[in-house]
Amino acid sequence: MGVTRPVMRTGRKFGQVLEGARKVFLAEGYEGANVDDIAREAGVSKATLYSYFPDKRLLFMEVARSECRQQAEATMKLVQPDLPPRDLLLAGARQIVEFFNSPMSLSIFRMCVAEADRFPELGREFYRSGPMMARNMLADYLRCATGAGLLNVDNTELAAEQFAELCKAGIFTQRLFGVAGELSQDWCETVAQSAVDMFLARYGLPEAA
Amino acid sequence: MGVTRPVMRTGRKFGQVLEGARKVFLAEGYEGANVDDIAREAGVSKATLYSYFPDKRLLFMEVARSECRQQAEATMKLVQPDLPPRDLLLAGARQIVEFFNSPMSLSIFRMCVAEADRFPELGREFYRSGPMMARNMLADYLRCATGAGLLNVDNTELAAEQFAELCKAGIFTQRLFGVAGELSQDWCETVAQSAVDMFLARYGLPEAA
DNA sequence: CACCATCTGAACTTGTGAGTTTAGATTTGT
DNA sequence: ACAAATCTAAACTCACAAGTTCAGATGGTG
Repeated sequence: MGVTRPVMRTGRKFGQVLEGARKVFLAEGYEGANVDDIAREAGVSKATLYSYFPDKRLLFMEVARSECRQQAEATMKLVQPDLPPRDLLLAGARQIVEFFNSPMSLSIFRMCVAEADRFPELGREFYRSGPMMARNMLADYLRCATGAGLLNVDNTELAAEQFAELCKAGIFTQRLFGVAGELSQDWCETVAQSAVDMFLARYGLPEAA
Repeated sequence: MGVTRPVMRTGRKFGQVLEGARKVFLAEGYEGANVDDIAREAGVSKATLYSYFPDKRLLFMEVARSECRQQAEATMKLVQPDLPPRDLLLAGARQIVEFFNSPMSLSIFRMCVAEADRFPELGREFYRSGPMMARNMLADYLRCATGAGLLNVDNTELAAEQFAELCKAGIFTQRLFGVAGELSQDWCETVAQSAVDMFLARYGLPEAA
């Protein structure tokens, strides 16, 4: 019972396999990636690859997982909880904007969407360790800031989601459908700034008072 | 020159094929759908199917196209340009929210994302006839309303995107990753209302004046 | 009725890619 | 140096799905 992770072997070439898989998956997508290519890219025999990961799906999930962990850790460092709300929100906005502008992040995102149908666990896990974690962190902050009289947010969960969505304006959809390549730093800054402006117009305190 | 659509045959069973394809694609995704299943579902022989559509990809694109057209037409009817901004925006918000809550719309959306990598034309076409068209309609309205002194929007394109994104808060991501099933009417209404509230807090006129 | 296009069904080709196997090479710990 | 664990290379199986082919059925039209 509770064999959540059946004791993953951890021989010498484990890292190589994961790294090769990351590259190929990111370049080709899940269906598009082929296992022979991954093995070649990893500089490893197919047999070795399969000795670590019983199948392609689990290999992919491990890649997604590790990518999420990395992203989450990077975000943690950006938090300076004693900044004034406007500055803190702006830092958060920049982080989110950058995420959806980065080809690699976007690629992972796309794949998880694509495979969420057939591998529900994948969808759930990605959501939990990605968007949901970010939302919770933000919602926590909003609650504190409201308690401290710095903001005026009633429904913190919803507000957190609204903020995250605002940061996608003019970026996310275009990137997702491959209509736009990577966007200029200027544009990203505009989007982040506008998101904060709108958010504070609604949930900020009347500054004139 | 300009053979944009190479004279698609239009025999008796054309509609059946399209309808069968729609069902199977929506249920199984692009890669997951198999052509034999589509033919069976359509009540048509494979040979007939291939006499209409030279390959699976084009068949899928036709399905996506027709689905977009339908959605666009439905939206047109919702527009009552002489309503006060708050009411008009609310109607728009409800439409958008409903879109991302509907399993079928979402499924098409997901597939276009998934295949945008390998079939760039598909991504572009979906974007243009879906999100972009909606954004342009909204941006046009915002420009008019600002001109008429009803709103105060500087960058209408960006504002339109922001509005659309706001309508996804608490819905889109959860649905996309299959974390939530169809959401309650109450919740949808809350989201739509909050989107309008925030949008007007930023771009509305000071109502107290 | 006879002609035409359209449709059928089922077998067929062809390509691809996941996962397995095996005999032997290489590495690591002792 | 010896043994156990790990890795390799390449060939192989197997399943599945896209697209083709063709002899014959069907059905509307003048």
